[in-house]
Amino acid sequence: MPPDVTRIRAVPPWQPAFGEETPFLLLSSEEQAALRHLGTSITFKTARTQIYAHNDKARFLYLLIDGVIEADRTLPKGERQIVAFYWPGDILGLADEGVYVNTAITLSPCTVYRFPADRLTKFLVEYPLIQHKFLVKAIHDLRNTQRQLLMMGRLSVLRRLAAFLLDCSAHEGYFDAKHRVLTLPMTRYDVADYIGASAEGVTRSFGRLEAMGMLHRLSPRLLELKTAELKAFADLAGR
Amino acid sequence: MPPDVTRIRAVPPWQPAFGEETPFLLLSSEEQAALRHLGTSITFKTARTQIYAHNDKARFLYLLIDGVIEADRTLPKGERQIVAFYWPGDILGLADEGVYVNTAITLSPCTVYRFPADRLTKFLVEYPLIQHKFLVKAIHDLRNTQRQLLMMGRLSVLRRLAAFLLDCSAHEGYFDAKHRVLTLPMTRYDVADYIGASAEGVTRSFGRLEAMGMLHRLSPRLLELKTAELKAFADLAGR
DNA sequence: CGACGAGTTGATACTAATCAACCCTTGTGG
DNA sequence: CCACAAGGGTTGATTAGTATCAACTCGTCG
Repeated sequence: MPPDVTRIRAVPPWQPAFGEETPFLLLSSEEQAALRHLGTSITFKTARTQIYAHNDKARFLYLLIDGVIEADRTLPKGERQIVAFYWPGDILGLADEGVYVNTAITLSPCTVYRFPADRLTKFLVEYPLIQHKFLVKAIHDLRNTQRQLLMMGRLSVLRRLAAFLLDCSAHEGYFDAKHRVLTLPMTRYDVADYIGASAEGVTRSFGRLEAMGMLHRLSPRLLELKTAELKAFADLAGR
Repeated sequence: MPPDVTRIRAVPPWQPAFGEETPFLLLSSEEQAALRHLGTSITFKTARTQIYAHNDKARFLYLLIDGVIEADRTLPKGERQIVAFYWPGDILGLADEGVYVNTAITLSPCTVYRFPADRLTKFLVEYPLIQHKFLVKAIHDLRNTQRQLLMMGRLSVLRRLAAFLLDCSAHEGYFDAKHRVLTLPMTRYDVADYIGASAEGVTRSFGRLEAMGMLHRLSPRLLELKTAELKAFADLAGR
């Protein structure tokens, strides 16, 4: 994992697969310099640290360099929905009229780069190529959130979990492709609040997937995945 | 409704409510001229016309000027999920590596402006202020899709429907604020596929909301809303 | 060693999908 | 002009998927 501002996790909407293989937008050294000048690096040493809260004044936009972060919204009646997990290369700090719409909490030690929101518009207009990467990233996230919506609306808990595990396995550093072993950085409760289920339901679904031979639980957070079978089962179609 | 490229429906993420009241980004006359030069106006005369399909080559990005459009994805097993309804001022044509990820279909006669995707990146980089409006729009849509996700994950069908009706009532031209009458441009099936329910479930929920005195059905598509009560019931919290 | 949070398992209840039948409106062709 | 078809909409009976509640285990850390 590069310990600096070098890449943004996104695949572009236009231009059909331009030879590149990584799902990352790479920043030129000039762009990196400009961003380093605008922002500063921050480290959160422990898991379960709050980075910002729903309704806080949105002072910063964050680029996650290393670690995993969760963003959730909680209803008055207490139910929590995790609307996104952020992995290295992701951007977080979604706001509405100067106020964060979610609460963000680390799930592991994290290092981030943060940029002052009040200087962001001017900066992006001055660096149209960087702004374009931010636009591509926003579109990427929009696409993924729509996909998540599709899963929530039309898939059973079992299939949602299968699809979720596959999503996690896309992040190198958490999935050992050689041995097919996924290290989950989040709890059952987190998974449940993300896929719209109860923690008990998630446990039961793990059990059923294991019984179906699609994975093997080495420990609650260590899973050996049969990716091909899971893919066929989750069946998120077309792509 | 202005019959031209004058505004984009979005509220910005940063700058705390800068005096403006409309939920639209207004385009300067230079910006309008540039966009008119890049794109062309198209009219779809009938409802249920397909604009593009999932997996088609993404040749265009669309700005909806007038009418309502639905974007959906369908799983191999046949279940359809509508991931967005588009209203005047919205942008559609979400793609992934040059391929549309959804299928878009008109729900009424529509006029759109369409821009060639292959010239878009160059254009946006040349007009950073327009690009910034596109970025703000993408962030706006991301926020709304996350909100939809929250509803799907944590609300009952009844509350999802209440929240949906309130969303619809935000679009002047479809909601007569004076008499509190909403004109739904979509069928029960469309509503169901959007809020993640069955058509029968939607009908029943309409019945229950009416029994609770939160609305009155003048006809299946004409609803007199008690907005305050609906808001209190749906209870999307915080803000 | 004890405590606490994460994880698991079982019993029960409930939300909402499914299946089936039917009504109502609209548009079309004989 | 009327009959009929077709699609949207509604209603009822049944069933399936999951949440909820409760109890209990496991593992880790002070």
